[in-house]
Amino acid sequence: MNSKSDSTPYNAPKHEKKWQKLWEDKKLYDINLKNKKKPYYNLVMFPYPSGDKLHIGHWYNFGPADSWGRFMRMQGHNVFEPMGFDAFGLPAENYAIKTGIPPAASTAKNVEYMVKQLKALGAMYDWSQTVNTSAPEYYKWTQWLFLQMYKRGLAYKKKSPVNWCPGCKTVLANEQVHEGVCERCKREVSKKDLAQWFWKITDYADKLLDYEGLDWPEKTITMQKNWIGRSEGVNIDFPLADEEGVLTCYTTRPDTIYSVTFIVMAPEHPLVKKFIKGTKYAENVKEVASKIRKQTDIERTSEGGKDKLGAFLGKYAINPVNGEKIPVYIANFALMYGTGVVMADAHDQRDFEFARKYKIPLKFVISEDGKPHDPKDANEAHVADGILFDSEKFNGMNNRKALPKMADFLEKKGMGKKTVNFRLRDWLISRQRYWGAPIPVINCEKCGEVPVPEKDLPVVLPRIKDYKPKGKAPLATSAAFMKTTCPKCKGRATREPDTMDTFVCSSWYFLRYPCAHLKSKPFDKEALKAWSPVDMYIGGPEHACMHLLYARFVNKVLFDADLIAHKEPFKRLIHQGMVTKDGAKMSKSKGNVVSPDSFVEKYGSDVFRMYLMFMGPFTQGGDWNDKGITGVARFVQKFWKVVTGPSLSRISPDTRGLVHRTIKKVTGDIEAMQFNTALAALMEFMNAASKEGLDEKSKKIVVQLIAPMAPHLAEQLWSELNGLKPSARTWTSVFDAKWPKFNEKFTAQETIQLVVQVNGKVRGTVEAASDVSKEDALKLAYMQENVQRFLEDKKVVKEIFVPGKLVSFVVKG
RNA sequence: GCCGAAGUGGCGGAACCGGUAGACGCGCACGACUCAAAAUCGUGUUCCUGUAUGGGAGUGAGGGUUCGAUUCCCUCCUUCGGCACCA
Repeated sequence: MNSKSDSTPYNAPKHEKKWQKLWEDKKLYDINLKNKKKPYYNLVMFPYPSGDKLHIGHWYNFGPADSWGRFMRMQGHNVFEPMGFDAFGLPAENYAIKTGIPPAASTAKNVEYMVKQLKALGAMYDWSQTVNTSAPEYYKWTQWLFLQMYKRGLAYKKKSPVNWCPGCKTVLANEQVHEGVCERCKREVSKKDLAQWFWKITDYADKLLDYEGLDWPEKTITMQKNWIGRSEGVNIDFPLADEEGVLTCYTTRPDTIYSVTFIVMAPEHPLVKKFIKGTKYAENVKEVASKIRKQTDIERTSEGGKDKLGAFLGKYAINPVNGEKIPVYIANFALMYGTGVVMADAHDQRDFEFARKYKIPLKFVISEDGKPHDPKDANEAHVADGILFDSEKFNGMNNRKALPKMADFLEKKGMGKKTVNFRLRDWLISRQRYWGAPIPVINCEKCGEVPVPEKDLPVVLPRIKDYKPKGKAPLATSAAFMKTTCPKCKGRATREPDTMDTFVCSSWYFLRYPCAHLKSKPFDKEALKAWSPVDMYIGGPEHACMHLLYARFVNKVLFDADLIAHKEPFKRLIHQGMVTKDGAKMSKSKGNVVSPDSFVEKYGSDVFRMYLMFMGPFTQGGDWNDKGITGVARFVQKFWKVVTGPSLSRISPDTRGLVHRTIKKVTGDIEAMQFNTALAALMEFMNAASKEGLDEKSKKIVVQLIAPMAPHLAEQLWSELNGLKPSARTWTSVFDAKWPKFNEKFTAQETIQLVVQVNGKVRGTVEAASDVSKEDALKLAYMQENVQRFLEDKKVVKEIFVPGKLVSFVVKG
């Protein structure tokens, strides 16, 4: 039994600060990148240095991610765990507009504070290899990346609409537009065409659909696949009725071709202007088109959303299969996807609603039984599959079966061409904003668009006074920045004033971490071989379709350019859940951002991160409250008391069994990232150990087991158990000790409880040897008094025995 | 609208591959220690019924498969996340 020793309680803040300093002084986590023995690259998505500083959401993410890294280190891996800052972006710029404080200054201040917070977390970050995307030595290489894209024809300029506030005379981000009005001046936001830079991610659509060898959540892969949106269809040519020319419609449903009674076009389609020029339809079409342009894509296309909106263009086309003359409209639900022209019929709900609104005739060609029916009395589209009618030689066929045959038929007749389309659009990378990496392009009066030579990088982001975008990028107002000479002809030229999307900065940072010390190149192919791809990547699921797709795209381009040797950036991916406050996402505007600082100060980092882990499964997230934190604090004190208390010379077989079962459970749970149940197992263990007591050996084991989750506590106890001060020459870290192994011989229980059921209901339990035979188990079960009561006057028709689990009787009568 | 995820005690959650639902923790109740409080320790804690052995109900709702369903299938409801200039 444990004597009632008056051991002093564990003073977390004191010990934590001590160990953080010692780890730093000993450079325990600055790993040797040239050591290629079992390299393991453990990465979390880097934070944005916002004025909110690190909130508990970051801790929820970074704590377990670090525990994972420490666990892998204790498995004998050389774990590289870097940390940095995704420092460019809109909030710093908005803050500058409001306060006049330059983004560089506010960002530097936030970074400084957040580094302090991150150090208080006590993670094993290798600060010798850090990254700040807003530093010239980093964005120099972001600009270099742009040049690589440009060189390969993957960067191009095109006119594209932006959100435009006529009140503020500025370009707005989507998040600055609420319900169609500017969040600042509340005036209605319109669209404005500007020349913008794009990266041709669509060239990689097919390659991006290959997920071979990736250990990613299935739902993330599905989300990306849907985002890329590969669809097989047919481009069908509809000749114009009274003039030369064709309208090419993209459809995935050629089986409905005989029901097509009109055509709708995206209002943005270049032919629209030509069609209405000088006609009596022009005025109405223009008016409707401008209304549509104010709607978002979601409003335009959603079935339950806004009303269908459109206008007749005064043109007719010919349905190639039956020669019918059909009208052409613009419609809000037609987007510039595919060809921007859509054949419309009674088998699509949107088309149907549109036709009813504009009194366009409709006809059905599919019914349940193949009997013709008329849409006259229908009040919705017939979207279900069925049997075709009024479709000439396809009559009587199931429409899904007919679909490929009709595609072949159209192609053979020269009316159409089978086509693959992607929903994925090219990546718009230019921003009319200040706080980003300038696009390294020069516009020369003579030579036109000229990329900045690599040797002239970086194109330094200058300090300016006015950060407000005014239709042009803020940099355009800086004469000193804009004025330059053309690298080709040495004549007068101006710089490109747009900056790059911050997603460009974050699309390659994982390549920079292991190479952050290199001055003359962004990364080194040979050096990266040991550190690529990233072994474990942890971050929020909201990045599924953007950051994670962009990073894969960039990685694949660099691979094709033979600049790196790996096809995919992230081998394994895990998404942490989201932490909410009172059910709402934490945000400054809601004023519900919870800071970890006071909790860390009071309870220590170990308790705080363990509490966040104990909340529930890492991938699930949850609503924040601090009610249960005392439970974890109590557990830490109990852990301390038991391990620093007197040691037994030997433990009982029961305790030994418990030790081995706990090793098994904790190891398996951490491997599965189930930190909550790993902690529960350790709590259970301590509840027993505080009664029974432990010997030196089992104390060391349990200290190792908790080490990934409570690094400071474990390091302190490890040091005490070994009787070595950190100053001692023979001192070693618990994180360099080998992870304990369990022995199956000891984990097995000798006797088990068998459940006895009658007709599926539990009627008793019996104690039996764990390897009990069916006969013996049945015998024991029949002997149970309560079981007998339920078997009386009944006939047992079936006896079921599940080894190690239960006996079940099925009775009748 | 489209895509994705989730619904279990007063609360956070646990339950391997279909086999005792509620581990672990919070909270609460009672008790021990104390002049007292805090801390700590012990006992109990899904609901109904019963002194108790026991019995009945129960994992968002309804149905199905099965000796047996939180787990598998179908229908529905609710909540949350993403939707391309927030990162």
